[in-house]
Amino acid sequence: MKQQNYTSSSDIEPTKSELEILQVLWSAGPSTVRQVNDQLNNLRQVNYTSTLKLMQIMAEKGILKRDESQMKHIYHVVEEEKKTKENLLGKFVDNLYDGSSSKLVMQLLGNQKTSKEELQAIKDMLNQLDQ
Amino acid sequence: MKQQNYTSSSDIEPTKSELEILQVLWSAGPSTVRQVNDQLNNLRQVNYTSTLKLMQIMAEKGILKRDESQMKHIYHVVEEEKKTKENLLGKFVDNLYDGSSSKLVMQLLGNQKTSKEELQAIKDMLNQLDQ
DNA sequence: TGTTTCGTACGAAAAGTTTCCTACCTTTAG
DNA sequence: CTAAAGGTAGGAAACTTTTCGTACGAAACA
Repeated sequence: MKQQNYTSSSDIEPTKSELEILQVLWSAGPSTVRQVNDQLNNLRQVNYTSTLKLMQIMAEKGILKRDESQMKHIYHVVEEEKKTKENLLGKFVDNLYDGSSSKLVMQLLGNQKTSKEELQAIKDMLNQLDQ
Repeated sequence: MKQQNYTSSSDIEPTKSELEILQVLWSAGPSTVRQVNDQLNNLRQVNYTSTLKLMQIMAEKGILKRDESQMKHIYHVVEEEKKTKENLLGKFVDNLYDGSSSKLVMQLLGNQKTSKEELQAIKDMLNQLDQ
């Protein structure tokens, strides 16, 4: 088995399914397997025990922790959302854009999918930073 | 087998190893398996036939095409680099930032890893867009 | 109380990805 | 001409990830 027992969040590379679960937990907060599974089933059909297994594995890896004091265990994410996303974003930039944020932003902006509102929001942010 | 035969590049989700190969080909242009494998071996040890197999699979999937007129087949990437990266970036934004580019940029800028030079480059870009 | 429902645990099957062994053909060097 | 080097093809092994069947205990309820 892998059993990484991550010491640093920067080592965490959630798989696709793990990311799905993280997203549910980020949005809903600490939850039972049942709750997470219900959310997942809004998107696609997943068997309860599949979700259970995954969450157990994630707990083993140290991505999640759980409160076992009740029969219905409550799982929560160990690293904060921001930090994990920063790590993922960092890797993404390193991987695809040679570590250059501006290259990434350039592509983002050159993309018609970025709306005027998004653009304005970004400009406002930059002005904020100037002060 | 999967054998997806992607009709649209937006369906392409290269695996980690596949992405490595794409990156070599993007940077070096059309290449033989030997050339790609040599590049990969600058980073990590990979057996020649492993690279061959992967590139064959990628050709089957339609990610690569190859010129078989010579004994040493020449492989090239079907979709252009920009398009593929746009797709990957788009999915990344959708996935992690709820489709909001500005959320992503905010995180990028709030990150100490983004240098002054990067920031300036981004500002220049935005000014460009205004004109 | 008995039975149905809901929970966890565990292991194995299934699916996806990566690696490499083996076979065999072509080209190159001696 | 022969041997060595280098190429492709294909399949199986190894590994990772995902899914689910089964067992079994606790809680809810009729």
